[in-house]
Amino acid sequence: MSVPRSGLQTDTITAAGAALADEIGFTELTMGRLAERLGVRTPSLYKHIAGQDDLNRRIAALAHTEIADAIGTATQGRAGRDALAAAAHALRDFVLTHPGRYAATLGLTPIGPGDPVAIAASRGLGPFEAVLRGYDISPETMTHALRALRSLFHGFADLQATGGFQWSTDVGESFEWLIDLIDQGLRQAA
Amino acid sequence: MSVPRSGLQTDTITAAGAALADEIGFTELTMGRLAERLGVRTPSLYKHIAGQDDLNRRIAALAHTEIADAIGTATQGRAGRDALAAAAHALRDFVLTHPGRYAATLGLTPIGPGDPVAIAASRGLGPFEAVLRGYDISPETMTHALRALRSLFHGFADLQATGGFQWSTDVGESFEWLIDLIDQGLRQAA
DNA sequence: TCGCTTGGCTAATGGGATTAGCTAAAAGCT
DNA sequence: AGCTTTTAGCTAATCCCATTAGCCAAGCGA
Repeated sequence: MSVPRSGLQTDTITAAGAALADEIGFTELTMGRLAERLGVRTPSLYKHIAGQDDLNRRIAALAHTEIADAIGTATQGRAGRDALAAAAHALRDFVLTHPGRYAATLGLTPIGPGDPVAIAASRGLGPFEAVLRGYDISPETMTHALRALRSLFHGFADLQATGGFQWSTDVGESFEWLIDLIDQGLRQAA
Repeated sequence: MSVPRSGLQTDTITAAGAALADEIGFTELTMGRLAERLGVRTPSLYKHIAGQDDLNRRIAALAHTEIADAIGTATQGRAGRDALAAAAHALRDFVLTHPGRYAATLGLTPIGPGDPVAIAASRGLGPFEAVLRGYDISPETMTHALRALRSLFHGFADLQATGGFQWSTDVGESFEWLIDLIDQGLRQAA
């Protein structure tokens, strides 16, 4: 029986999985559907990835890297409130454009220090640190500020993604308001 | 064949499901395991709840109500930064004590206006509004402030749950710092 | 006591993840 | 080119889970 190779690669599969998750929702992403999308039978995927959990983690790591890149690019050459706003908008745009891969980053317990997810996530803090450098944050409070930024941004992104639309007032306006709130808070902290 | 009644009720099942989710993790909560916990066969659950999604929503609604109660109680008689800190701590304690039912509240798309989840969630905003009343927030910015608070709490809960332990600096300290940040931001906004 | 409703149960279906084992396609070597 | 080895597809089979159908006793009210 002739079975032509389709040239699958781990990265190809991860990318396709991320794209599919964006289309149909992360919870709907299934090994079977992904295989179908790739024109291949389900078990074939196991030659390249260890299983569903492995796939999810790879997508999450990919998303973390992409988010870091997006924020890094957006904040280039900016400082202070400008950089803060640019970072916030970049993250929000990413969540709106790629809801599936963003969802993959939520609720994952990092396994160990070598976990690609943990590594990608910590690398993702770099751009945040760059933003904070525009405020006079003392080194010992830098960690706190980093965590605060991460918490607020992700909290709002999540709000935007899941239930934001249930209120009438424009979410974008609230977003700007939140940016100001953080900006003022950071100024005080400096 | 004799089959004694076990006296199951929708509320009993919901409560047991929430408790089990706290123990083994929300994603591990399964109809089968819940049935086993209740000493009953899986299909029997369907006489009281419509299915897994229904169960999840009931647990989420329960969690929302409990969170609102906890924050309401904690902020009784407090105002300003005091109330803010009390609310934040109450939520954090809840997330730490009941990780499973908290996870149930995440990533749920409210179905319609009559959705119990949506109702419980919006009722949950009451205590937040009470906290904000301690700051001089103008009525038109109240919505923004509410969303900001929600984002903040959400984001921090996520931080606490997922990646908190991967950094060395004490998370509790960062928590206090974050509360100060918001407090100062809200003061400025007033 | 007699029936009717109800809440257990077993059996069956369908779908998803995953593993075992087969075979042909590539790739490498002489 | 021909031979060998590795690799990447495939089919078949297993297991677990959610859900539905249909049976039957428990308990309640007349």
